[in-house]
Amino acid sequence: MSEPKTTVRELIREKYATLTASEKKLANALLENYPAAGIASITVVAQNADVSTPTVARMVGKLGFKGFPQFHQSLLSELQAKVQGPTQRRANWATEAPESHLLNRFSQAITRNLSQTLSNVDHDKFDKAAGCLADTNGRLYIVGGRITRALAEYAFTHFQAIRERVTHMTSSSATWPHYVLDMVTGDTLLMFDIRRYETNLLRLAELAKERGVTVIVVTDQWASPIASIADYTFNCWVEIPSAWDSNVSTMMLLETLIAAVQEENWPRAKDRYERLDEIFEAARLFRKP
Amino acid sequence: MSEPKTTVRELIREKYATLTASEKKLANALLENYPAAGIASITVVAQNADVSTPTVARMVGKLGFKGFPQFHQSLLSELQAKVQGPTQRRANWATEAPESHLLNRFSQAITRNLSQTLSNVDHDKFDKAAGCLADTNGRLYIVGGRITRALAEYAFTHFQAIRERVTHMTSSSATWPHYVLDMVTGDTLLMFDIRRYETNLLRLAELAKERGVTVIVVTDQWASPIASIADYTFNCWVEIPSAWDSNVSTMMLLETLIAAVQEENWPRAKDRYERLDEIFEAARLFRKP
DNA sequence: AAGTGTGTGGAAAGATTTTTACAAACGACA
DNA sequence: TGTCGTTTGTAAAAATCTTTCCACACACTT
Repeated sequence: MSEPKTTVRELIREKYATLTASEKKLANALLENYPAAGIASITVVAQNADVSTPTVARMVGKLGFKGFPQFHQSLLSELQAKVQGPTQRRANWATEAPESHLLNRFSQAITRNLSQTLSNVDHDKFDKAAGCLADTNGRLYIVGGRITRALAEYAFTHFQAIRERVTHMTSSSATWPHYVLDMVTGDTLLMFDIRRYETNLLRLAELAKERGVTVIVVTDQWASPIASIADYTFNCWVEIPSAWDSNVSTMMLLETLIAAVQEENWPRAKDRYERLDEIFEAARLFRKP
Repeated sequence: MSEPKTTVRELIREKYATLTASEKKLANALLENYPAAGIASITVVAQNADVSTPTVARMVGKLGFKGFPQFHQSLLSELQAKVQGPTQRRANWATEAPESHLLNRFSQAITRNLSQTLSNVDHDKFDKAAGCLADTNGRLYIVGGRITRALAEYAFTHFQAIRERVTHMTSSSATWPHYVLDMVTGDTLLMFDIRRYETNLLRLAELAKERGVTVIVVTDQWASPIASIADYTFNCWVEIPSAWDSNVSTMMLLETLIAAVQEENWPRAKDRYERLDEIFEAARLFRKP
């Protein structure tokens, strides 16, 4: 161990695997609201986590404490140390790692990116774009670039779960003409294009536009050339202290779009989800030895 | 809260004049080491101030508390409030959209997830895991589940750009045995397993472990069963107001891991990046009209 | 389908903390 | 110097919190 004194949090994480079901429930409640959830009497702690008093006592024992009071005391001194030490800064946000640790540098950059991205989303356009993505009268085509292919795939997996008529255009541009051939007015094309922008994608957007397809592009803060011809553009802040770009904010925007679409036609989406689950379940049982 | 705003400290100052001699002694001891001196059982507090227990009880009563426990509680909440002070700084985060708009509900949930995830990363384990991922003496295998396949792919794309000997195990488990066959001690297996956990992945982890492979698993806050046999586990908070789980925090953790690996062997990674760029550039020119 | 083992919570026993009761100590004033 | 009011601490009672014990429930095995 690098540090002589481990925090209760670390202790919980360390022993987490050895905990039983309701002990895990308690552990989660504790971590979720740390350390507040732990600094009360054992009865209250138990009640808040919705487990029994003995469960708390047992887990505390497993964690290596002599009894609940000792655990309680430990939590208290942690809390106090936090207040007194200069560690007060961002204690809750960041890890206990040193300020200069990569984790902290990253969390800072990513917070910034998310914040910038969010405050640059026009919620009116967002709603309209979600409407297009939800419209099953037309087909929904999804495509990404070299790096963003993973995002496109993620989008495809989810959209496929909540609506019909979704197509993932593989990143091999050789196959694109086949898809373009069938595009008609009323269809929607969701594109991901982060720098370095790909010429292929621009061509594809042009072709789609010629056929009356609604083009939605998710790009970075500098905007892909596609933005100038797209119907809806979303800019995501992607800079991080690294040689490449972050896609956390892109992911967030994508997930929010998916959620919006899901909400738009809920009963249908729900029905699909349930049937999908059934099928997966069936496949699983099928395989069981 | 019966005491709406005032801190215990202010309360003591306010009533100081009305206190008796030994009560003043206690008050001084309290202020001298605030709030630590107050956060203990009444007996301990009394001993530290060198007064009797009833004196403490009486003073606490004069201060307006119903009993010592209430006083105790009050000090505790003060302490806690101090620790989680700057958590409310989400104000400048959201868009101008109405509070109830999906965008805001989402940004809230995601902030929470990121914060929880970060504060639960053990930076020591993080560094060690990054070390394994960077070690090119062994092969690096990457695999994901149904939903997390996209993340695995994203990981693959990036790791491939910064180091040699990376394999993406396709999500079709039929092909896995071929990969397992070649696994040896010193190899690393990076797995993504978010609920619903997949039995296949657990089996794969077991097989890999038997062959001495280091297993790193990125899972959710409830921990995949793989966590109990994995060498390194990272928990990502994934709950959002939706029928499915968010992978924004997972993405963040992944990107941070990638960055750590990149930093670990920079000159080599840089070289690979440059050569990769050259090749992509060449391919682009090739196609240019 | 019965048996074994583990996990869980109810409730009583045990320990600790808090409150109360009371008497000794101190100082003020006649 | 004696009496009174106030303050203070000791010790017992009361309240509360913690631990232990045990029976039940559930899962997994034979």
